[in-house]
Amino acid sequence: MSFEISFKALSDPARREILQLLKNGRMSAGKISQHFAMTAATVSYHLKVLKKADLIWEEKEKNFIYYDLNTSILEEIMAWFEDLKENRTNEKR
Amino acid sequence: MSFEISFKALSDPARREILQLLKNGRMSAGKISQHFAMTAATVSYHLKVLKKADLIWEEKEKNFIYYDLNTSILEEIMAWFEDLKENRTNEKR
DNA sequence: CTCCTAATTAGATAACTTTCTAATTAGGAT
DNA sequence: ATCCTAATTAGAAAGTTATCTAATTAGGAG
Repeated sequence: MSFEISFKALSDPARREILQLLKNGRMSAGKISQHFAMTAATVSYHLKVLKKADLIWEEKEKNFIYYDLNTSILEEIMAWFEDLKENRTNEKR
Repeated sequence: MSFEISFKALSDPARREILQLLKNGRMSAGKISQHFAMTAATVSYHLKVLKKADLIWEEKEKNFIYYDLNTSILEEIMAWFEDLKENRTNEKR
């Protein structure tokens, strides 16, 4: 896992919106595509970036590809924020 | 506050390192610069991006400019992650 | 085996980002 | 007033990213 790749992946609004779409369960690439004005090719590119960042994973089924959130990476990123905040909270010890 | 601008600001490793430097208190632009191989002008550019994202704020004092973390924005960003993770935890309700 | 549908990959282009050097601003000290 | 130090801004070059259209891959159905 690389913070560099994860944060870069999170920096695009379309990719964050994809993560939001997956909050309530897996969704096929085509269904995800329908939520956006951009082409399926562009959505596919964003899915690849999210996959490389381990923020999502895919399951192939028939000729569909389903994507789903990988919550364990979210935990690691949150820990980074916690650390930044915590040291600050203990400021006046 | 805009998630767009905050996440973009967080996507650069130098900028995340600046935030880490500020964990234990404010620091002048020059002192921050010393921690990096890049020029002061480049560091100044990164500070501007972080400031625009409200992740840091500045205090002018004599002819120094001190930067410090703005933890309230960190809270808001963490809430975004919490939301993403939470709906997933309740999956089997 | 041919056709359809789902999705990706390739290649090009435009837009945005990072970095540098050089110039500028501004406060304080002599 | 002049000079020094701290820091920023301007402008240019190089690198990276997002997007499109067109082509390709691959599974399933007839």
